[in-house]
Amino acid sequence: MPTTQLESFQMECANCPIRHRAVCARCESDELARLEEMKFYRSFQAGQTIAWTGDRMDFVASVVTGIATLTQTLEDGRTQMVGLLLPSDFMGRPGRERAAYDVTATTDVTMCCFRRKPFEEMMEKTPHVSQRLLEMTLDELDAAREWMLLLGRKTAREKIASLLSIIARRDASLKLAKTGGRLEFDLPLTREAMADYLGLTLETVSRQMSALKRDGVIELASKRHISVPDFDRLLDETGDDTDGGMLA
Amino acid sequence: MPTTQLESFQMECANCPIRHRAVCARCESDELARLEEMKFYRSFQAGQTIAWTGDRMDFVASVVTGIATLTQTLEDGRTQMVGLLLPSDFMGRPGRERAAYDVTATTDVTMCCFRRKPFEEMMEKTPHVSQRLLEMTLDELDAAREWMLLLGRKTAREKIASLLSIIARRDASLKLAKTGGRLEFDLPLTREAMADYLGLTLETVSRQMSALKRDGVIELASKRHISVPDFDRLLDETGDDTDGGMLA
DNA sequence: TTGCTTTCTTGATCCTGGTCAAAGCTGACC
DNA sequence: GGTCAGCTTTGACCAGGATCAAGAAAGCAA
Repeated sequence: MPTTQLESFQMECANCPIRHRAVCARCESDELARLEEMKFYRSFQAGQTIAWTGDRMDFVASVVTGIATLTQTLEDGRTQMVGLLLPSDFMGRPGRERAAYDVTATTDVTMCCFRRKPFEEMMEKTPHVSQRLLEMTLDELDAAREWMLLLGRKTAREKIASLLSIIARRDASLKLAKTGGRLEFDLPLTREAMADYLGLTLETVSRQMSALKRDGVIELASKRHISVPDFDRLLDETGDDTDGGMLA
Repeated sequence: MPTTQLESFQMECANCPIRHRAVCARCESDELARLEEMKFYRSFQAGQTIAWTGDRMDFVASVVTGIATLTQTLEDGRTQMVGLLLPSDFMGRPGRERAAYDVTATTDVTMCCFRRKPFEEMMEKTPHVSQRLLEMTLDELDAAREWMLLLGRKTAREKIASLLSIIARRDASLKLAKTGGRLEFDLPLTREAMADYLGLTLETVSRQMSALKRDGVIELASKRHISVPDFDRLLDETGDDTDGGMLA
């Protein structure tokens, strides 16, 4: 009964992109069943390392709940975050045996996993999965390139504003679509993690957060709860082209 | 006659990844023939803009000769290079109508092009092409993330050393595989383009080039011709983990 | 040759963000 | 309650790279 499978799949793994973006819409139900059999869940606690650079990776996965980060490290220990995995994001690389980055859970994380080998075999047989993964990877590449612009050319204040607007947008995309108007959300990152993401020190992050608060761009109910009185005002601080919506 | 087609294809488009990495090895010859019919060439002069952000893109392409760059721009004109297209690199995004970046030829460039729509249709039918594109995109994503580490955490001197070693490696990969020993190559970028890539100003690039020369890490026959007496010495200056070769 | 343009180098000065240091908060555990 | 650890803020000072400004070098046309 494909219907039953679909329902349980949806319930258990509502955010899994493999389900709703790659499989259900376009593939036949026996492929869905195959995926369903392969799937298993893993949980990680906040702070726990999911994989170290160079570790053998026997599975690919998609984040169901929680937030994980990808980081790279220089010889002397300087670190740079290179990716943020939010619910529905995909992790792992078909065709690659070892992790290319350190993967760390910054909150408690649940992932929907598939063993790599059978997943790769399934990709061979069901072209829509690799087409969907291509789309997702291209999106990630775009995001990485936008981040390069941020790292290379933005000021500390612009970097903070950009990060806040990105988190706000992703966090609130379900709650309200409109820009403008008040917006509230929790910061899922420590000041240090923000610094690693932005290529700054945690002191600079803290100072710029205080500055944005002093200037009335944001309000801080607690250290991790942000309230944005005017979202457009925040966007003005990012340095981005504001009329860039037409590029899509 | 598939053989004849293959030969002409190789001759005219030796560096095209669509040919030797995605098609020939795994697909049937009628698909090769279909690709062959679709293909056409375009040339651009040094300095010419291939596409502006937001332009309609009716083709995808792969670089045959020359070098092109992808750049992004902030509201006030600050620019950051986000990609370097060398021979065999792929340009364009199946499924996307408009360019996401400014694409500029920095030297004279020849590209092997395919009209987007038929190319997309072919992707639907020949899964190996999208699988190969997925692999290539994942490689690009890795490169972008390595670049994020550079932009976020490296010093000016380390950035220059990294760029030189990357260009040297790609340029010389055919000539000599070994590290260590003397290495010569031409810089295909102006100081300004280097600065845009590294998130620096051109003055800083110039100063650091002079410093590396003064310290004997590189020699400058002319402003664009680099000679590296000891490649390992240059690698030491990049700040990267030197024993990172096992990650594959 | 001369003049003109583009690219590159070098110097002087400034300022953003890093570094070092101290102290304030907050929550957990006893 | 007290204590401790982790996270955050703030201050003082410093330095790496940006900015502003001249000029040098190289390429090119007349």
